[in-house]
Amino acid sequence: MSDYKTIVFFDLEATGLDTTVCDVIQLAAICGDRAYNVYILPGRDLDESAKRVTGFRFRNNSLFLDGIQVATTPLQEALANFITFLRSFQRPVLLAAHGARRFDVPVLTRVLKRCLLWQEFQQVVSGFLDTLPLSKNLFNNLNSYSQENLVRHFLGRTYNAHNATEDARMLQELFKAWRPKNRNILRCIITTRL
DNA sequence: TGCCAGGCCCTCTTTAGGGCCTT
Repeated sequence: MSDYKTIVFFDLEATGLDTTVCDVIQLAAICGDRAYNVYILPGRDLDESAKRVTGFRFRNNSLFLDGIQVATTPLQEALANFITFLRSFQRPVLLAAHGARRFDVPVLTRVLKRCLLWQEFQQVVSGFLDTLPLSKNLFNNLNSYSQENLVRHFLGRTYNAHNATEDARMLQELFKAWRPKNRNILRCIITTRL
């Protein structure tokens, strides 16, 4: 089992795939039994593909998930609370997400800087871990490295993919099952000194 | 349904193209 310090698994749902313009609509994280989850009102409508994949809808200035309205938190407050959650681990944590380099890191970095919270965030996060290249480094013979397929392959189950809470929880389960060594983890870390 | 973006990786490559992966 990895003895890497504290790893918090997280996931974002957003209005689309363009990391330069999309808005975050859900931010979830988990470390052991401690979890964080928040819904955020977007400033733009979701792309059709994002609607189909996530089940979120933006109507009448409200956010709905699978047809049910969810309570939202202003972005600034959601991010500040996320930092407070991360700070509660007492030491800088490693933030892990699947495909972090391509999607989660650029989006999270952009909104944190826009809210003038990037420096505060850097004090509680030592770096990001991208579990996509980690999975490819650990297992070189799989047909697909999507998180949904990895969960099916290693955990033998299907789940509610593209809900940030479930994605973060399943990523933590995958990591436990993989038991990666520190040298494997270190190869897939992204610095926060951006 | 697929496109939408784009970095990464692979190969029938490198004077390039296509698929994966994230929402």
